[in-house]
Amino acid sequence: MTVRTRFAPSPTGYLHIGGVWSALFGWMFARKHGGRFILRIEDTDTRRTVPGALENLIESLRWFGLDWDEGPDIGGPFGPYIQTQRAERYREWASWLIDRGHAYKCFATPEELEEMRKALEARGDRSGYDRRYRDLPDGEVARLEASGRPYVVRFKMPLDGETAVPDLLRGDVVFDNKQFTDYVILKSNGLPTYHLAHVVDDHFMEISHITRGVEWLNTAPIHVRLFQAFGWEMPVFVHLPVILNPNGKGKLSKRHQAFADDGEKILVRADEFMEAGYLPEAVVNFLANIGWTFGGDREKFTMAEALVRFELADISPAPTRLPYSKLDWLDNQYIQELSDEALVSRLHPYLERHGKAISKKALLVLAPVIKMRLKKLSDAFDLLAFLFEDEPLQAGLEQLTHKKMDRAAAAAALRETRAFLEALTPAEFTLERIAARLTTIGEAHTETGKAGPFLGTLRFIVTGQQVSPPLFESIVALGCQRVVGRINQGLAILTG
RNA sequence: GCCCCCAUCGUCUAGCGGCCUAGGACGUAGCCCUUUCAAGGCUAAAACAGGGGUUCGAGUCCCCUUGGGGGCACCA
Repeated sequence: MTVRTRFAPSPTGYLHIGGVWSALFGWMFARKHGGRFILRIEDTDTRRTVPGALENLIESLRWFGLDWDEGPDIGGPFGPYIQTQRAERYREWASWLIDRGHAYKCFATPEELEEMRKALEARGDRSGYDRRYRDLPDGEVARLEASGRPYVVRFKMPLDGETAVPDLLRGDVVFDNKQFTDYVILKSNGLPTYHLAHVVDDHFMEISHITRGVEWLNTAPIHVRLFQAFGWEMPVFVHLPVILNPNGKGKLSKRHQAFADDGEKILVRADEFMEAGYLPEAVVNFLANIGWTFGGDREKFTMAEALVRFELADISPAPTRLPYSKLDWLDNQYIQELSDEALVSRLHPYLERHGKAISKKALLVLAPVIKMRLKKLSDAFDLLAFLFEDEPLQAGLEQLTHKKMDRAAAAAALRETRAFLEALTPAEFTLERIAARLTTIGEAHTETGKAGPFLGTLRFIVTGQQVSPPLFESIVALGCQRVVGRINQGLAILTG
């Protein structure tokens, strides 16, 4: 059997990280088996369609490296891949069901439905529909239709018995048919509901495995019955667990902005992960560890390695949360593995996009010493703040002196440093030379003969930051002129 | 309210009847290294929700309870 999986989002807003997660598993399964991964847009609720959502979706999926073989942008043998463009097919198949007695036209008005709902609910029945149009005589149907009264098409669910939903992760999930009513499959505006649309599409697009959220498990009996009524072979159902909010309360949602213990925003939208400067391969690795394990106690792996071991059947059905702190750790691991050049080629455009232009040369000097300090690219905003602008030095004496190095000693060491730097030719302005000399100067001006206190002071003067990358690399990246300028400011405070 | 799903450290998880004095990872704490902060190394605390069965033997199988989640639209 050819494996064909699909990701079928609604273009109702930004892509959710949970969507990426479920798309990932479908994608991995298709790629593992040399199958096809299809992108289909389920836009049958036209009121909820948001302009630009499709573009956001495509951009996000691409960023994560989840490519598709058939889709709205590239077409394919079973297109179109946008449901509103397939409207005629759904109508035809709805008629087909009516002709064979599997479905019927329901002329209930909104007011009628409202009354029905109330009457039913008074009896503790929340199904909302009493099937009153199910067995209307043909003549009556024709009369109502001729009068121009709008109608929906409802699918006849069995009145009794059970319906079993074969779920790959849970086995047969059995439902009592009494709890169902006859659901709308074609709306009065002529567009299908999800139930009809996805069954028709998954059949004709020859989908072999349906991966979707558990929120569909309860309505899956309708889909099972629909497949049976059509006489079509059922794809394998894989209902993926929900991703919970970090506190474990409810589905992960962008409506309720949450914050982690460290005060960082909880990211929910796919594009927020891009913006935050995570590496896509790290995020994908992170997501693959949710509900699925590589095995052998390994958490970090390449996608190629994962595909060898991946099986949909191994996914855990238990609801889960995203361990965000683990993402930070993983992303840092990936960043550390990058070569200096590779880091620069990612960091430079990222910073530039955020209005922080620094030369690639300066970044390359810093690359080896900032790698282990970046959990994500955006951490560079704070870490490298001293490079972006020349703010006047804000410091008091207490920050520029040390119990082992008083004001006079600090000033003396600073003057010596300035003299040393100013005498250097550009060719001599090297990391090794600067490191050696500044250490010597530091050692000569403290009581204990250790360079530490002086280097601490120098760090603050040069970077204006309490926390910064290692001093010598920072000096080289900054350049002689800017460093001397800052030393002068430091001296002014010490002597003024 | 009814129906469905789920249940191992704080979190993500390994475990598919004996290999478990329950393993790994993140996080947390301590120590080492160290010019800040990291990274790195070492160590520590930390879990089978509860109760019944089945079995020679249960984290692993069954049932109940509890807890959490999901669903009950002319939304997907």
